[in-house]
Amino acid sequence: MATDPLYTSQHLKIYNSLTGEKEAFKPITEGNIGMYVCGPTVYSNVHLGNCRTFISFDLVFRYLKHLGYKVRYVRNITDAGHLENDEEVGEDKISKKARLEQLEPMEVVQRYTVDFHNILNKFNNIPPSIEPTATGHIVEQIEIIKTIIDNGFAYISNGSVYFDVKKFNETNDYGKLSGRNLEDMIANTRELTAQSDKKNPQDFALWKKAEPQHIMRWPSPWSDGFPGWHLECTVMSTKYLGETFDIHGGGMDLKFPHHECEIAQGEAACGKTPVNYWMHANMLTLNGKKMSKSTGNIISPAEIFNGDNPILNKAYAPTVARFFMLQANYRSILDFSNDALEASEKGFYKLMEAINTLSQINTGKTTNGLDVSIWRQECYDAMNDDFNSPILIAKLFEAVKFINNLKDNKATITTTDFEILKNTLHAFVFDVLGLQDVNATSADNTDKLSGAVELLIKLRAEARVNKDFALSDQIRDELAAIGIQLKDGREGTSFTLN
RNA sequence: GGUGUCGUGGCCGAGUGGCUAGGCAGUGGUCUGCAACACCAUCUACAGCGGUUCGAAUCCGCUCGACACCUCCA
Repeated sequence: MATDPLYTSQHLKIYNSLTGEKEAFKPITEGNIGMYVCGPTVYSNVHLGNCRTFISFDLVFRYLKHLGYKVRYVRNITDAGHLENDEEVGEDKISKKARLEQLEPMEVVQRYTVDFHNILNKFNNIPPSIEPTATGHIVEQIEIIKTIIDNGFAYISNGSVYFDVKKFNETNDYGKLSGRNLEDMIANTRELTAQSDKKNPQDFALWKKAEPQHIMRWPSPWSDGFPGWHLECTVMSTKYLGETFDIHGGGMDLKFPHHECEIAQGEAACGKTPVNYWMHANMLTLNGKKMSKSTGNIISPAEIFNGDNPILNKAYAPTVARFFMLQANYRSILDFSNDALEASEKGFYKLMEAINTLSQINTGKTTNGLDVSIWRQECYDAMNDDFNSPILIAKLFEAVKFINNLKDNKATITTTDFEILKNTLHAFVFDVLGLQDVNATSADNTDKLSGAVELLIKLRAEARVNKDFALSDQIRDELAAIGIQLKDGREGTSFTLN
């Protein structure tokens, strides 16, 4: 991707969840960016809400790369340590699924990791640079626990190791990301009914001793057991990005306690804050409520692609769903509905149609109708303002209108401006937004199909000349019935596939 | 109960003090054998009440409502 110094990073602003403000982005090492995003726990199929988060950060990844940065994007796979709850009886999500389906835990992991990759691939997400797993980093997790114990911020209790939040808060600030105050949290704690190995309910596990029936277990200095959920992200981000790195992303629902604990672990282990810019993607809702596996308020990507859900009245291409999500800011809650998706679909095809129309545009001596240089700058301004894709898309539709006017000879454009327009449009639509032209099907079949349809168009044209409208309408209607729409224009008839 | 976010036109969704967001739908028009498609033009708005200001959707206060986190979740 071409980088133009006029548009680079010096103008990029990122909303930092830690400070609550949009800040000018400055990477630790000029030209390079380390970005970590919390990935999924692979114990079931991803739902559309999960996908939104990863599409949001795919947009970030793509735009940073477009600006010319070398980005190392790390996104983990949680394949152990994520408990059903934080009580003593909590069961590992993977283990539970394995038990219920009578599978090896790693069969569960494999099945849903593959599903996760397939779905994100359909959404045209670019794979991360590194995709590490929790089980692949047990050794490193044990090492960092030792360090945290040595630094005095963790204690051993009955074979498990817990992070001492109260102790940590004496020298550091536990709650600075989520805006919480430890005293308030302690004051609001309900009386624990079950006996606990923890000193305080706010303490969280770094290492858990495995119950006898627990099948996922590793030896450690403290017990045969498994690492705490929060720890894997600290370990893997530190290992691959350093003790302090540029961007940490994840879903809004991970802000507390997960990300708060990551900060505490990082500071306790390394003595420095782990992340400069915290980014949180907001939730996708269904019927006004957060999509969530536990409540069953979900729609799956597969249902979007095949239309097999009562709330949908048809199937939608993955790229249409992606476009729908990008029409909202990543920090806003987005409510899913068939109507909203359908509206986006129409807009999406209008955008694609205009891009295809570019090949029919004639250039001239002047440009009239749109100041292309200013327009391009506005596209960058939108993305530089904390990845504001809705504004960018609004700008793209300005270009759509301009292109349609050019086609109708109501506007003019010079060759130079045309190149800028075309290149900018392609860069933002395909490289940055990651959209795909679904009508651009495989070349071979397209040729054969268009040959056949062109023949029918020719026969229909002859029928129309002979005023045999019964035949011409029959050709038109029966093609429409199988999803081929004829379009009568001034210069003849063309067709599109639906 | 604690903490936080939000409430924009028929729908989705930007926008943080004065200047057209955008998409979809609607309406009018162009095109057409009739249509469809497409294109052009265009209407409807800032939850309520009060305050600050020359001026507020935008700042402040109150009221009502919604959501999120506090317990697993992207």
